[in-house]
Amino acid sequence: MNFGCLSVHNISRIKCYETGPVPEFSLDSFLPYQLAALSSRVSREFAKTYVSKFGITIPEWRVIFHLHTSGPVSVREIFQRVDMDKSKVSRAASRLEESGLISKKTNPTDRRLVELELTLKGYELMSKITPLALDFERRLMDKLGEQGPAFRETLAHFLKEDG
Amino acid sequence: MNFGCLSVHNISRIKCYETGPVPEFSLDSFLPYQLAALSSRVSREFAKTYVSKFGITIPEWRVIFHLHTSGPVSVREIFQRVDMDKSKVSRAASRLEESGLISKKTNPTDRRLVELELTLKGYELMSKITPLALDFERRLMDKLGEQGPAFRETLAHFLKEDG
DNA sequence: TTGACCTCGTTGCGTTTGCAACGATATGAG
DNA sequence: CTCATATCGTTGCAAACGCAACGAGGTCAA
Repeated sequence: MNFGCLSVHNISRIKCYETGPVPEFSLDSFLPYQLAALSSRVSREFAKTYVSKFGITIPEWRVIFHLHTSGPVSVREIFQRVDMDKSKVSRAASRLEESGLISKKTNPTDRRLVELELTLKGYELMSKITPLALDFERRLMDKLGEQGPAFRETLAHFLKEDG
Repeated sequence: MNFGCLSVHNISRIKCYETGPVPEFSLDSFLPYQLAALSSRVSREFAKTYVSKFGITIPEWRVIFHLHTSGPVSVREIFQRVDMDKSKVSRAASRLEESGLISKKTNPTDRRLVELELTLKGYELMSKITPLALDFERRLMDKLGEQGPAFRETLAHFLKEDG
């Protein structure tokens, strides 16, 4: 189809230029690239608008969001699902505990596990942030337009498959 | 529709538990969350499988990929498109220059600009990585299934809109 | 019960990151 | 021209990060 500069056969810069500018096969069609750009943009935008004003970081937001939707869980459960390094989750949890937003206690049946749980203060914070988060998401969906639901569906399906 | 734990009306943990487990409104349906998880997973997977073995980092890969598809550009053009901090691009470029994969020269018409350009060595590296990248992407698309093209389309459209 | 082996969460450490500040260059008004 | 203002890329610095190693706890076979 469309080769141009990213063609497998492209060897030297001269050859690339000889084929002229590439109209459609640009950066924007390499999937990992697209995902990274969109994700970073969305996360940063969301953090800028809402999260910072509550004095929490992005990793901290992810942890309490997880706790809010799933109930009390272990550190492991979070970093596996969210794809954060476990030390990142651990440190975020420590900061959240210091702030009094979550509690940490050893799971009695398996004493290796640390059970994280939102405190009342944590829930109160979430009840302030949640409307903002939902509003942000809604505006994001609006931007996606009519393909939005399908897009989200594909995303969810993929994440479920991939484990 | 489906409220449960993420409901705007959710105030306390007790209330949350009273509604019971939430079957569908889980983490996996909050869009920024989904995007972050997928993007991080894809980037890391790609880096693990292919990039590391060529001795370059993810930011470096993004820079040379951009140069390969767009031709010589300034630092600014890269970090605006790819959503990396400009210092990140700057440092990646310095490392790439040290490795002899790109060249840096001052733009003569605007001496503030630094024009980055792949060297022959850089092009040779890209000609090795590109097939692997395309293969990785193809397998990713396969996983997405028949919604793949639509998904990619939505992504591209959104990125273009958002500037 | 012991010992080998596994998993969980934390921590130490070197590297990378993001932010702000900077020097150098460009632009435009007066 | 001069001065104020803006933009570009680099760099200093504190914070955050990822990785590996660790201690503590669990599992299971011998």
